[in-house]
Amino acid sequence: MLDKTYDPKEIEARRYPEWESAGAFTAHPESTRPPYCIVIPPPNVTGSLHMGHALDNTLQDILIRWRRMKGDDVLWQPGTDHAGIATQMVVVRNLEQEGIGLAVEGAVKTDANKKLLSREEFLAKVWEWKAYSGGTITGQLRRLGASCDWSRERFTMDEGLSKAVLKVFVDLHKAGLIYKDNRLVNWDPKMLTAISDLEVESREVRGSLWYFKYPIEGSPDEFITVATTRPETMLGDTGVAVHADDPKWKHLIGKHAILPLVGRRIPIVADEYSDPEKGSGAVKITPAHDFNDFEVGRRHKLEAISIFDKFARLNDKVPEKYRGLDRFDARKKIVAEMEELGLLDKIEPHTHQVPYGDRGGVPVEPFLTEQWYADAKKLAEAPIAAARDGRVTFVPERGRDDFFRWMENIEPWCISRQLWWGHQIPAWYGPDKKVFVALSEEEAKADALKHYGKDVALERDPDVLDTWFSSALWPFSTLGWPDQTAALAKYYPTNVLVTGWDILFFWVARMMMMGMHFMPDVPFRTVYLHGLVTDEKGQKMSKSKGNVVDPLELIDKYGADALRFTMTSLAASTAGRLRFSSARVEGSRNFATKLWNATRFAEMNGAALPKDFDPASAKLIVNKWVLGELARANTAIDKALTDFRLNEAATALYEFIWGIVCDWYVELSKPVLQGTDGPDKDETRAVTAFVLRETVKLLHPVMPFITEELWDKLGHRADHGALIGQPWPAPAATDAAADAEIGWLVKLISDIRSARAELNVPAGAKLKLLVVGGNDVTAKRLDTHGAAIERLARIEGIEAAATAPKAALQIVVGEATYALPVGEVIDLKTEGVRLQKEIKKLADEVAKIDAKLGNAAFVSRAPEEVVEEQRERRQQAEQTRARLSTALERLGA
RNA sequence: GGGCGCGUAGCUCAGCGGUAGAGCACUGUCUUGACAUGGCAGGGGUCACAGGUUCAAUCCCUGUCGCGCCCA
Repeated sequence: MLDKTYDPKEIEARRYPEWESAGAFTAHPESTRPPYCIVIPPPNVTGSLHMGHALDNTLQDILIRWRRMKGDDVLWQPGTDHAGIATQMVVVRNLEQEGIGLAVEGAVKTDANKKLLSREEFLAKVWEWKAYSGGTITGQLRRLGASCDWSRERFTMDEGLSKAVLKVFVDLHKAGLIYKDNRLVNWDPKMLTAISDLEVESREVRGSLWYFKYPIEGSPDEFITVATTRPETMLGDTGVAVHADDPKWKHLIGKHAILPLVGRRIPIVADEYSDPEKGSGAVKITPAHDFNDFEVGRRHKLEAISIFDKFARLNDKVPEKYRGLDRFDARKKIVAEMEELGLLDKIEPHTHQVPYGDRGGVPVEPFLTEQWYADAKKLAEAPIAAARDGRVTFVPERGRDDFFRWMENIEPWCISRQLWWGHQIPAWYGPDKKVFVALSEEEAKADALKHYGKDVALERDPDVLDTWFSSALWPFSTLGWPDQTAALAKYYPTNVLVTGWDILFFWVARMMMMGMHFMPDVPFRTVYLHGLVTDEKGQKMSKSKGNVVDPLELIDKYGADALRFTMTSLAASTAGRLRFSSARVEGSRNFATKLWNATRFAEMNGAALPKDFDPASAKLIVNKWVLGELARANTAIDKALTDFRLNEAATALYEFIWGIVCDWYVELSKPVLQGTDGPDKDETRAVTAFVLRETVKLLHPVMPFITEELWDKLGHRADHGALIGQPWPAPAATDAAADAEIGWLVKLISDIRSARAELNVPAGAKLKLLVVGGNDVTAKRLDTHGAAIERLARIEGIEAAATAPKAALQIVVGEATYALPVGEVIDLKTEGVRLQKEIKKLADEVAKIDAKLGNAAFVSRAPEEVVEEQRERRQQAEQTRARLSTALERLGA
């Protein structure tokens, strides 16, 4: 006998290891079954599960479990990402606590950093940290129920994937698609590395606009006024730009200004970049520290003078007194000195966008350095074509437009990072800085020997690759590439990639680039994008806001199935954010309990499935009906999952299990199950068992734990093995006659209940049901379902009658009027009011339909079946209205 | 500034040409042998606003106003 309530904790802890050790998640590349593959978006190896993971992985697991039951050979490829910058940051922070720093160039020992680690020492610490915390997130994914093939787990820095990274780098370099270039990059002065455009987030900052006067050469009293948000960069100015048509300044074009504080002679040039309406109309040009200025400088051949070091402190290209100053200290000093010189015209408050590094959290500095780049424009061509011709599709479709917008305007991808944790770039430099890119130092040496004609010392490039470089290879590197493995042959292209909108560009786009360059096809057929989980107010969850909900706490409290069901219901929103509230998880937990108790009911009533039971042989109407409802739910769930409308699958399951099975089928079957033994009882027990068996199958992808448990408790495990490996049900036929009959029954019972409640008939009072004007069909139905009606509507005795007695509730269903004599129990005036209300409602409906049917255009232009439907509805409403009027008259008689 | 999305019941959201829905919250009532993590019944909505297309618009189109996201 099942316990009274469902206890997820104990069951989940037991079921997962059972599946895993039985090999239920294992892919079988050698099998002939069709492949179905999803690669997991690899979480950071040292991270822990957050709500985004819970959503993303629930959706993937649903698809995986569904396809597994459908008979596919599924592979859910798991693994973790080394997450270069993020992991390095965490370890650095941990070391700082111990007073340990990194021996990077320019680092000094201080009280806080008594010890400085070499690169090798630091990497050893990171691997140590990985060993310590690396199992956390995979353990948490298991708690969620994720049925990944853990025997194939990979890590972006394991041996095989590192080999793939090297090969990709070397091949792309050979093809000219990876190259070194000296151009402006986004420099993070805190992390001390270059970052890509995507890692920069612009934040709105309330700052100032400073107006500086630059003296004109040879004209001591004349000035040109420039407006800037970054006074400190003036030390690197090499020009001033004005618009060619600007009446205020155009007479100065071709002349020179003398840069204050520095004394440099800088040209005044005409450039479209200057907007006469903005600021003063004249712009100072600092080509080495601003992306726009860099372009202007290039157009006018202005020198680019880099004035910062990597910490964003002023370097020796500026007058001595400023050297070593931090950029923000320099700003204050420069503004003060300009004011002293009388060259500060004014200061205006100004709100503008400032680029921040998404990891370091400080403003990034456009910085002129040599970095490695991938030719993203070239690599984007094949992915764009694939998205255009439908080899890859997006759900929802507008993801495709976003994809195009990004891919068609893509800039070179800066792939080198000045970090220690990551894939070190396979490039070696000779004494003359000649670069040798090779798979190994030996090969590089061989190349060098060929080039120089003698052995020379080579020095390896110290930089590592952008984390997203290795994750871009994920769909094929995890399957064994560059080796031609059976798994690679079978599972590539993968079927669907499930991820959030936020990494469409970071990851999805780059997987497309690499996948299409190194493999013959797209990495995945479908990109399924979902929104971001936020708190109830729609705010992003963050530690600093203190609004983070921990999925593990929810699993502890409500169970993994409840969390999964909630996530599935949430997954519909076409909007970018999914507001999460714990109340919904509670509701999902209640849903689990409901199913648990329905099963408990079945158990208590001897529901059992005979070995050779054929549901098509069912004779009782109520059984035929529920089997039809089951088929309907089955169809709806399949359709929803096929269309990636997972929330609709959740809704269909909820409505079927709660609304159909629990609310009606269980109640309607009680008279039979609790009545005398015989074929009807046997059939109902069998159908109950059958429906529950199929239900746990249909629910399994969404709520795997409780369904596996119930499958076992229902006794199917002994004969068929675990639920996870069962074949997915195929929907049977529905029965229109049974639908109509149970529809009538449900309406009759509901109407009686409503009338009783509205008239405050005591819940315990049992009334007689008198049927007036019922036809043969109704008589037969009343006979069939009499027991159920008596039970559910609290009736005692059903009889035909010529007329209704005066003191009675009256309702109309179909052609018959039903009277429930109440004697003096109720106030007949109230009943009169109730009837009048009903009549008015129907009369309004009739009037509405009449207006439609009276419209000649409607009758002639609307489809025939729509018109017919309206006529039928009018007739029904009018008939019921007339009968209720009769009932009302009788009441007053 | 450009692009996209969203404004539906008190709250969170489904629905997206032909009878306005769910969960939670709320009201009344019931411990009837599955379940009070529950049953039964009920209240609550000019589907943001203004035009247009259509026999018919919450749904399609245009504009306005709010909110959010992405890219400059």
